[in-house]
Amino acid sequence: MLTSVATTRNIVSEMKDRAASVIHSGSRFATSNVLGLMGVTVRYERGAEIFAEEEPAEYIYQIVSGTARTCKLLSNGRRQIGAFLMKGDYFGMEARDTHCFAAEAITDVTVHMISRSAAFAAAGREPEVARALWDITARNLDASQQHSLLLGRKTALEKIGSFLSEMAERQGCDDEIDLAMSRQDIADYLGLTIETVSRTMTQLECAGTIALPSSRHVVLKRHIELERLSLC
Amino acid sequence: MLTSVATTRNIVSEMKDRAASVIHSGSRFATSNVLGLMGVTVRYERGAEIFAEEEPAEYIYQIVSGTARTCKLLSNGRRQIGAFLMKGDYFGMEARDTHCFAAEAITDVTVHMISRSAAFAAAGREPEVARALWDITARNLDASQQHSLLLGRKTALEKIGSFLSEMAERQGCDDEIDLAMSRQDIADYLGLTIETVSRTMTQLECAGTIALPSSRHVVLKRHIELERLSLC
DNA sequence: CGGCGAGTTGAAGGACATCAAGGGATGTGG
DNA sequence: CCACATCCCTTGATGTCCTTCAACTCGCCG
Repeated sequence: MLTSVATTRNIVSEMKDRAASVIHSGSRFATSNVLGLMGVTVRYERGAEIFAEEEPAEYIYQIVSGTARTCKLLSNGRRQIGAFLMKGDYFGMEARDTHCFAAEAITDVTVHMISRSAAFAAAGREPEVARALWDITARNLDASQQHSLLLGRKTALEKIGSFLSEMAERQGCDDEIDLAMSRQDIADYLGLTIETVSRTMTQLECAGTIALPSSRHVVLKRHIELERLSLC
Repeated sequence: MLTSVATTRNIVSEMKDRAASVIHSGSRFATSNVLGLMGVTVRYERGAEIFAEEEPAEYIYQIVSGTARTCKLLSNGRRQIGAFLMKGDYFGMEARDTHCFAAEAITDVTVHMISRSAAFAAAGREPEVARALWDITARNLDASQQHSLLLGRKTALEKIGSFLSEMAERQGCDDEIDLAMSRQDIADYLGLTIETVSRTMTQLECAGTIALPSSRHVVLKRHIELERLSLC
């Protein structure tokens, strides 16, 4: 496939400027896993910027391993994290030609990069691919709207409750979760300050709803209590 | 087109339960305006529910005229409006089989209804339709993420400034806007209370940034000042 | 040990919410 | 035409949740 070769060369040359390295270059479409095997696999170090706000949107990404975040900045340093990206999550699909948020690696991250043009070309040929692209975007939209409800109308306690429930569900874990992100990341995700996040976590611990053996490790002791807080 | 006939019959029977009436039933795809002429045209009265949260998502909608809102509810009556829908806007495209928010007519509203299955079938046949579907969804995603930034990290003054700028832009109007929505709608869109919306508007009027000849009619006197408030 | 970044905790302040009352437009009936 | 009701909006007084500012703790690493 011609575009794939050219694409790979572009990525490799770009990688010099970044804390990233090409791991594997696929050359075949897999219609079963639809977008899974297109493009190349790339690794970013913890803290690295995967792409910047306003950067041309040339690729679509899927997380293979690790955790990343999408974020937007406002003047005087205010930041809003739009989503935490974990294994299997797609991101970087923009309606316009430039990214309208930045993506950064929270931990070391491995991603599949698929060139936008190749993805659209494939979508034009194979309805399944087109449907998959749409489906991914629609799911991201769902998540974003759900998040708007949290940001606009939930209290700090409900926000933390919702966040912990979400993380538990996404880690497929019954009652223990490891947080890859800092308190600042959580605060910027929930529209709170780092101090309020900390205080609210402590409050939940005192109430016996959770335990905090360490700041990044949370034990959910009363899962039902969290569900009640999440409302929805 | 078989599905169109069946679809129309379904819609007509459903309309009995609602404050809506079928106006026109299209029977041909228009690949130029892509989704524009598929499906039927329906009218909803001011205040009518176009679809409810959790209702099966059978149709995709486009506003022909009037203004609508999408909203989600939380316990104790808290409400978040996800978007105001105006001429040309598409809504109701869900990743799942049920709507994850409700849609309601703010003014009398005319919409195109396109059956989901017909839209997807068309997308399978015509890449342009698939691309248009994706594009619409991606734009909605962009808007939703932009809105998250507002909800999570802007002050009341910035929220109102952003809101007025957005409305001015969407009405394609230089310096005067008519608000179809109530203060309560604005409050639920911006994550504020009705009182704060009112006070902030007054504050902007006192500062000479806007004029309020009536509560629903706003004159933007210093457009630049609003842009400054919107930040971004 | 000492320094640093991340997280926690306390005290004080502020932005927005809540509670309460009043104004202004529109409609209805006498 | 006015009385009256209703709805939407505005304004004021008070309250509170979250932020801000500041100090301290903990774990980690040279």
